[in-house]
Amino acid sequence: MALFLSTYVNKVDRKGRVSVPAPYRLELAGQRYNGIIAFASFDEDYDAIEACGIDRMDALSAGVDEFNPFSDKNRAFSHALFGASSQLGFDSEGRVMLPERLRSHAGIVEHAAFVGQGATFQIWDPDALAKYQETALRHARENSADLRLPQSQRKPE
Amino acid sequence: MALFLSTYVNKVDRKGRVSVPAPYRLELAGQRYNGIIAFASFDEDYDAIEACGIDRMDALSAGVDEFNPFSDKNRAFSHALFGASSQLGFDSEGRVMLPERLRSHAGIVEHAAFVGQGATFQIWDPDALAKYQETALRHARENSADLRLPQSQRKPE
DNA sequence: TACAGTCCCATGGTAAACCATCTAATCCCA
DNA sequence: TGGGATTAGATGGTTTACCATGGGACTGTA
Repeated sequence: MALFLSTYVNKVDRKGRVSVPAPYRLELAGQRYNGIIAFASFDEDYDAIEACGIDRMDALSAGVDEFNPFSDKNRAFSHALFGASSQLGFDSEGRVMLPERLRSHAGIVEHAAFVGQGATFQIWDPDALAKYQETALRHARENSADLRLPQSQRKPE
Repeated sequence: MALFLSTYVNKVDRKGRVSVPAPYRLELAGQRYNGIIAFASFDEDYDAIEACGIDRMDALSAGVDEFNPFSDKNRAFSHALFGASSQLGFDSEGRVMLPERLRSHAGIVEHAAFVGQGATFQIWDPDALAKYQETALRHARENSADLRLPQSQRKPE
């Protein structure tokens, strides 16, 4: 299982392309689909893009299917997860093209921040990320039982 | 097993033909039947078309049989599933012809939305889909905690 | 012969492949 | 230890191939 760490900020070009950080690409190497899966975050506290490799989606699919395949219990979830996701393939330089829908959801214009989340990663507008990290830190200080440190920032922009 | 992701809206032409999205065709490539299996959704909350590759029908058939092959319950189920399904073959461009019966069931006229559901996908009238999606996201947020990766795939903690 | 289904070919838009810099980190040797 | 050489990664632009779509021709059937 891949492990995504650290934060990287890359440029989004006129066509909506961004380089996926090389360390992430390395983690994804060898999976059956050469690219990433992206979808709008479910979290109501912020608007970011969630992303992972296809191996994780395979695992999630198996998790849903493990129940009776005709139970409608997971229908809504399948719609929100599988139906709303996008397959973004790497070009030969390791870039993906972020669909307009996802970019506007996350408020991404010129730069995209890739934030490691362990088994997955997120893609943020750098400004929105900075703002969120402030509140996350404050929240962590107020409630240490629910501690959640911000990821280390190798390349603050 | 194939994995169907994302949503694609394609046009239905005068003859009732629709292109199956290329990524879906890729997932289906190599199965013993070159096309898809489609049937009206069982779900009472909406009218959509359910679809998958023949591999999945094979697996379901095996699953039904493994149970009690002569139970009334399975007989009814088999009728509803296998009897009511249609095999839709690809033409040389990767299109299928949606039977009138299924189109009218789903209210499909000009456009058809292909919605990935993991191991299967659905075909919707885009307007009906948009309406359903409003509630789907809310339900997904409420229930996302219920979803678990299968035991074998879970990240060691 | 009328109609529906299938096959085949043409087309235009778009996304993927390709190539050409540019930048920054690393290495090597003085 | 410093500076040029080297290299990997990021970025920009052009070309190409794919894919959705439309329509005509062919075929079997009622």
